[in-house]
Amino acid sequence: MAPEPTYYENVYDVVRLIPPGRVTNYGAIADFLALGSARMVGWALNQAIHTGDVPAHRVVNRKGELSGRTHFATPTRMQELLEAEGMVVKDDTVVDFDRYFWSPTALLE
DNA sequence: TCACTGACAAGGG
DNA sequence: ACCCTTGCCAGTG
Repeated sequence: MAPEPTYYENVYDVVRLIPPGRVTNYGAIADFLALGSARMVGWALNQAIHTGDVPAHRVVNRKGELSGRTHFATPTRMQELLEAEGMVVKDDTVVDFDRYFWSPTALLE
């Protein structure tokens, strides 16, 4: 493994801090890291699945849609994981996303 | 080294 | 309110 932490390892660290039953979006993580952009986060999470040690299902896009579900083992896996944490997913979108939204900036408070 | 890609976000029409 | 365009920047080939 590379001794030097890469950009996406920082993303992993933030994603692991997302409380169960909560979700966040790509922009919030990018803004918290103040590095790269929302696209980098999504791309980093794609690698995170490969490690299998990051709750990537708690990260959705700004619309609350499960945009990354196709990258999971099965397209429905992401929805199942979110529902298992008490959230409701309708039409590949988190219902009341606004209510379940959590921002990493909360760590600063 | 250059060009293209990508689990997005925000603004404008 | 919806659709399209632009900006974003690390990685990979």
